[in-house]
Amino acid sequence: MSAGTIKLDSMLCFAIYATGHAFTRFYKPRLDALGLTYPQYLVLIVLWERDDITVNALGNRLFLDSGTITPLIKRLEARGLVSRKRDEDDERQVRIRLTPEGRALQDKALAVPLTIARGTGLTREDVDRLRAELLTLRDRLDSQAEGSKSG
Amino acid sequence: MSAGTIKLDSMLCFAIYATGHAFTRFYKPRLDALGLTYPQYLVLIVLWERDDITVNALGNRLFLDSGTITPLIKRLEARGLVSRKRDEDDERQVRIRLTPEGRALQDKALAVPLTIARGTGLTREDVDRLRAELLTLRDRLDSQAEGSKSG
DNA sequence: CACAATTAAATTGTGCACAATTGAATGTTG
DNA sequence: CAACATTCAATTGTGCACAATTTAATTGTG
Repeated sequence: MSAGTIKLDSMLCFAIYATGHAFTRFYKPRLDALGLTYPQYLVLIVLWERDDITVNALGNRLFLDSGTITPLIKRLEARGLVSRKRDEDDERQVRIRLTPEGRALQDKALAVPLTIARGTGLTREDVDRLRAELLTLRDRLDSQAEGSKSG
Repeated sequence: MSAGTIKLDSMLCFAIYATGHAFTRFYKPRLDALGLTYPQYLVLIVLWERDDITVNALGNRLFLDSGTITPLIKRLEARGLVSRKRDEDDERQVRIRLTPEGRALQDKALAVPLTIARGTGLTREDVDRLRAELLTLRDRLDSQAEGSKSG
């Protein structure tokens, strides 16, 4: 096994790391056409599913913190795709809402997942199985990371 | 299927993206003990496998370009783990070599993959199968990205 | 050999990603 | 209700990741 050396080619984490980058590169020309980065695209998908949510809710859905979300949202705001407003009942929170332009962009985005799905060369079943395995792994890693902050 | 809306929970790319981040977070306390980031750890693994290689060779192995590799290597150099030297036969190339300190760090790093493997909760067989599927996917995405630069 | 094309690394600029801190608003407890 | 604790978003600082450009060295061609 890994007695003596650490082998890059046997590491699952590197396969995930490299495939993630390959996905981002594959998305790039499609998202460039919408003027979006991949993380910006993810944020809009969340808002298309449920509009008017807080920075925190957005972060929980995407596993990102305010240090990542806040500047990203400001860029989407500068593009006129979303608006930010303090919650009137709890002024610590900032609610993010789609503008008409942000909502309209959904139509142009609908073609993207079809292109991506074709690009993977996988069947719907393979995608679903692979995705389920990865999410199980993600949850297991995250739950253990919580517990061993000082280990 | 995805007629009407794009569903985050059905997206394979997001599962990969989020699992990659979970992996990085899970690695963090282990790599902090070695004073390394995850990409720095990957670079050292490549050098432990084969010392004295060019920036280009390192980038090809890790699917990264000089814009990422160069500053990363300079940080490893500042820590005294690697050295950089122009190739005498081809002065365009820079060869990266481990210092004795860089080589010595391998011993301390050997425990890391064991901890990670345990953390995934997967069998060796599951890891191998999952890894193989992801690498196939990565290659398919990368080969198509090449061909559709202008599409 | 001169000169255009190519290659390699470094540089510049933008955008994540996250730890740590800050500051304001809200909750909690005595 | 006053002091303390918690929560939320924003900010600061470091380190990738990559497109585009720059600089220098090498290769290819006439």
